[in-house]
This record gives sequence, structure tokens and C-alpha cells, in this order.
Amino acid sequence: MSDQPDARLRFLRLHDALRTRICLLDYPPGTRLSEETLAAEFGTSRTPLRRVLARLEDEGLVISQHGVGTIVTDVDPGEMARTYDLRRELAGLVGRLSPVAITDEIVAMGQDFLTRGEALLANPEVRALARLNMEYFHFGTSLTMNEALRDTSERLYYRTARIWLKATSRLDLAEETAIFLAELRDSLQALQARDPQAAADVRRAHISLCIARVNAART
Amino acid sequence: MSDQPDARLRFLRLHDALRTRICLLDYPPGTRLSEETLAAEFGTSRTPLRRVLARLEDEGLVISQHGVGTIVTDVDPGEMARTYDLRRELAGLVGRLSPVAITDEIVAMGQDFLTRGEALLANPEVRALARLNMEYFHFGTSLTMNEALRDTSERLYYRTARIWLKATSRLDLAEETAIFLAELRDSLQALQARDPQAAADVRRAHISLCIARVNAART
DNA sequence: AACGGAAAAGATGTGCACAAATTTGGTGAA
DNA sequence: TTCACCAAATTTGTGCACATCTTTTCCGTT
Repeated sequence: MSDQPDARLRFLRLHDALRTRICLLDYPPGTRLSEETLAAEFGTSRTPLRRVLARLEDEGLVISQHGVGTIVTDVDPGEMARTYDLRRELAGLVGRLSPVAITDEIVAMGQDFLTRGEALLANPEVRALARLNMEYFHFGTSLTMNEALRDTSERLYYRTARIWLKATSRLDLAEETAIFLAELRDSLQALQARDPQAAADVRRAHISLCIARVNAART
Repeated sequence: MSDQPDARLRFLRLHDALRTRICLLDYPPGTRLSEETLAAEFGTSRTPLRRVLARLEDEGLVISQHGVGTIVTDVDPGEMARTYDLRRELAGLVGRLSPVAITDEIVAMGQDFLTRGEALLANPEVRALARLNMEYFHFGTSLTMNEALRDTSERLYYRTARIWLKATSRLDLAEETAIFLAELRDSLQALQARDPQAAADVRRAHISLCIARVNAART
């Protein structure tokens, strides 16, 4: 399936690992990432690691300053709100631009997400919720064949994921889990109806609600 | 205005230079870029240059293969069409997500573009048309305050610019220049009406038409 | 002459040593 | 005590040598 050469594979592995740590707040905003330390941890030299950090910087997750360090960024609330605005529109487009035909397999995946969500509701945990949300997001973008739309959506998702998580920690976790579960239910219904646009609209609507909640949590 | 340190400034300079060359077809698809040669040309070592190439690869403009070289990518027609689909939607969003208030200064800029377009019609040239189109595109994205929308639009623009240019070379240059001029006229009218959504819709409509023309040129 | 394989050439990837920049701490004078 | 300044420590940026991989070329064998 994947015949990636070693170097590229390692790059993807490191990039994904660091991005996940940042988005799960293992490295909260302001954290200084040491190239030396990270290189040692992953068993490479600074050179390949610096390439990963350069890409994270391009994605807006860190910022490197000569002589100072590589620091995990915080996000300006206004910019975050505008990024969410765009994410909402993109979520709606997933149903309109080259949507995939919804197969039984896809419905089964939606069912699986719902099952896992219900299990989570019985035993809520922030990190597990964040991880499930991340997986579910990828599932959502996989419903379009438009590569540019997929890539763009994911890029913006990772840019805002931390903010949502930080707000969720401040809100009621059980309530946030319940809201997410409701999204999974609505989504499954749309999938069962084999209606890609409906599925996209569900996501769009919930992003709208999420914006409102995060804004409320900021006060 | 810009207090960028040397390294970052050089990075931006190199990145912009190479991106422009690729999009103006100075480096047509399939061209092999030699790190050694480019480094010598720009008076640096391979290290900073490799960072630039890594970003261009992330943006989909080149692809590096170990032991082979760094090659300017060609774009799959299907993917190109889907990218254009997304670009069209984003162009429309510029009028809806955090549009800027249209000042006299902005109208004057639109007027200036029209003047330059008319000059170009009198003496058509592919490269000049491409450059003006590029400048005008940046002007268009500057009409929203939504940074994510701006960045995303530009990223996708540079990904498709070559294709449009290649198709234009195959079409009638004078005709394509006239069409562009019409867009500038429509755009100026919308700006004079102080209507950001109308300006965005003009761009949206012209991208739609552009898609049709490029598709027709492919046959 | 045709084919196979090894060696050489040329490209990107990696590791290391050093350069450049910023911060921090201390030290001496006012 | 306070302020100014310098030096040391820490960190990212750069250049270079070498490793690794792919392609090409050439030479020997059949």
C-alpha cells in the first residue's frame, strides 16, 4: 500500500507525533521545543527534525526564533474565530464538491463512531474525546474526493483543535461529550439516508454551535 | 515595516523567486532543479535552499526523490479541475467572511489595474498578462480580513496558476487578455458600488468561465 | 552483436562542527 | 543599592563532508 522511502516515512511519523502532542496540549502554547532533545528522543539528528519543525511552523503550530527557541504558538481569539468561520464553510462544501457515494462500509464506520462515542459517554475523558474527535474529523473529510478541500480542511482543523480542547477543559466535559455524541447520531442518520450533503450540513451546523460555545467559554 | 531577521527574509525571497519561476513556466513541469546549482545562483549553501524546496514540495509545486532529483510537478487534469472548484467557492467567500470596507484607496487600486490591463490589451504578452493576473489575484484576496481564507486562496492559486498559463498559451492570447480586462471592468464597477460581495461574485463568475475555457483547451 | 552486471556519476538525505543571535547572570562602578 | 555592561550559556541557522539511493555507462561474457 505505502511504498514510501524511509526518509519520507520518518518525516510523516515525526510530524504526526509532534502535531498530535501540540493539539492534545501535551505541549501547551508557550512550550519551548528543544531540537536537540527531540532529536535524541526520536533517535535522529537535528537535521531531519528541523525539517519537521519547519513544516509545523508553516502550519502555524510553532514559531522558531534565532537564538531563542522553537515555541508552540498560541492563537489570537479573533483569528481563531475567523478560521472557524472558514472551517464551517468548508465543511458544507464537502457535501457539494465531488462527494463520495455513501456505501454500506461508510455507514458501518459511522455506526462504529457512534458506538465508541456512547462508550465514551459512559466514562468521559478529555484526551479520549479529543482523539475520537480527531479521528471523526478525518472520517468527515474522507467523504469528498476533492483533495484540495480535504487537505485544506485538515490543515485548518489542526490549527484550531487546541483551542477547542482548551475550551472543553473549561466547559463541562460530560456535556461536551454528549453534544459530540449528538453530532455522531445526526451524522449517522444522514449517512443511512445516503445523503452526503445532509452529512456535510450536520457537520456544518455543529461547527456553528461549537463556535458559539467556544466564544461563550472565552468570557 | 518588516523587521524580519536575515534568515527569514532570505527564505521568503528564495521561495517567492522559485515559486514565480515555476508559475511563469520558466521551469516547466518535469524540469529538474539542482540544489547545488540553485544554491550557487543565490549565493547560499544547500541547507537554506533545501528548506525552500521542502516548502515548495509541501505546496505541491515540486517533488523530491532521493537519488533522482527535485522535479517540477505536473498537475493531473482531474485534480486541477477539483482545485478550481474549490478556488471558485473560496473566491465567493471573500465577499462574505470578514470583508474589508471598500475605501477610495481600494477603488483607486482597482482603477489602476484596469489602466494597466488596457495598456496590456494594446500590446499583449503572455508573461506580462500572467504577472498582472498574479498581482490582481493578491489584490482580490486582500479584500477579506480572514487570514485563513487569504492564505488558503493563495496556496491554491499558485497550485493552478501554471495550468491556466499553459492553456492561455494555447488559446488566443489577445482574446484571453480581453476576457481578463472584462473581469477588471466588472470588478471596478463592484468596487465603485462599495459592494464587497459583488466584487467577490465577479471573481467567482470569472473563475467559473476560466474553468470552462481551460477544460475546452484540454481537448 | 546482444546481454548482464558492476562500477561510476550524480542526486538528495544525514550528521556534525561551527556561526550568529538572544537571554541571563554576574560584576564592578557610581 | 542600583544601574550599566560584558561574558557565558543556550538556541537556532549555516556550511560542509559523507552516506544512501538511483540512473547511466561501459566493459566483459556469451
